[in-house]
Amino acid sequence: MQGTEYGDDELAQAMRRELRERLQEGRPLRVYCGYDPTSTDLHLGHTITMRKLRQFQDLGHDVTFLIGNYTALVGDPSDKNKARPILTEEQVMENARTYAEQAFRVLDPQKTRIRYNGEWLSRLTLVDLIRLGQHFTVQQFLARENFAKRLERGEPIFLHETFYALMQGYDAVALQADVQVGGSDQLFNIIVAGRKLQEALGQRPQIGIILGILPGTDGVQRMSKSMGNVIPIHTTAEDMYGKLMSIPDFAMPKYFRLVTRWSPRQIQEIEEAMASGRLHPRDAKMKLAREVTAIFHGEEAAAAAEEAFIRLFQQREIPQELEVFFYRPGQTLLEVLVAAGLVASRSEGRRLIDQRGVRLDGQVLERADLPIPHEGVLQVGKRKFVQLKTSAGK
RNA sequence: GGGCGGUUAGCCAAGUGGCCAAAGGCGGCUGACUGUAAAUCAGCUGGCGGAACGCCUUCGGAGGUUCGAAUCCUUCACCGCCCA
Repeated sequence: MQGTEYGDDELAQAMRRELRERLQEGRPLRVYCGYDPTSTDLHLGHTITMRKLRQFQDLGHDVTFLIGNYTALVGDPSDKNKARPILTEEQVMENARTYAEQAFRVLDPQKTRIRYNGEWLSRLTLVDLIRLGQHFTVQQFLARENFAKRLERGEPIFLHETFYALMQGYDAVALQADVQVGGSDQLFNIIVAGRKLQEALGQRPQIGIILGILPGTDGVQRMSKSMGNVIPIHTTAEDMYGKLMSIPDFAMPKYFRLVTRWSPRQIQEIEEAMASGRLHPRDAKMKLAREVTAIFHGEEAAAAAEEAFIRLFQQREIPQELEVFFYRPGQTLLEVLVAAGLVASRSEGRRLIDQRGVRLDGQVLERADLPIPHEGVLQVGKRKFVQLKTSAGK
């Protein structure tokens, strides 16, 4: 149960007890977690629940990766204090396409069922929806923190947002779930909506496995694309390693628990070593970055990413492999910056040059309007490098 | 349905006829410092022109008044509050 977060002990104990009881039945449990395809890329935050599913899978349980193509149409109000923009069905399906593929970096493809909740949600009639709604009061919704806050601030709460919990609850019914895995923002949807509906419809209520929320690269806000603080799964080993190294030190404990394969004991050792000064926080973070990168790219690529990182940031050297950009002799610095995609606009390029952020072979270039003096390595800011070659000899 | 208030740059938010490309904050970027960060300090943060400076586009949409509009008027759209 590492990384779980129930917010109140009694619930945690009740869930633990129920899970134990059900495991004693000796059959594979039906376990699922839903993912709303609201964007195209999965990130590390998504993988927390996936790894939990994987554990169930490895223990022989029956795991369903549920793609919330219908719930995505509504948008989960849980993780927002704002209403979500409504996606079209086309957008949703487009996003869904890449989800499963990315998920299989964590899950065992052989043992995973993939379902779409549109399979059953699209068949509900208005009458069905009314009956589902009869099990809940408006007060229950208004008591939720995120709605309560919006109410207080005078921000809109749209009626359809309340459907979300009903829809997700009905997923549990449709799947006859024994266990649902989710982040702590899903507490209401899983424990209140899901269990209540299952009981109302004659099923045994599911057990909720509620996991902690991973902060993004800023260390504070939950990782989400709209916050711009994500570490995507679908990226290079170097990028992943670098992004992991950029998290603030104080966020490390959460990362240890939520996204590594380490045991509680290993984590404890690392934290004690850090606290006593035997382990430098930087080195702890490097272990973390290496571990997480290895999960997605393998040990070898992770080691290479680490080397590249050391070269680039600790020794301030240029990376070994560079993209090559061919320039015409006489092309000005500014033109090359724009053409090579190193800056978004000419104005931005000028600013960077004025701020002494552009170097050629380590020499600061101060004039935007002069031609590139010679071939070499062009560095823009701290991280962007391009090998410049003249196209004359090409 | 009625009354009132609102819609400003990536986000929040000031601005109620010219000094507004638009205060301030957040975020982002650059530099310094470092342990990759974080924190701190300095600068930058619509676009285009070599540049002090100039030009072009922007303040929900459209139209109008005015020498001049984010600011005034008309209208449309959307949101909130109160009343029904």
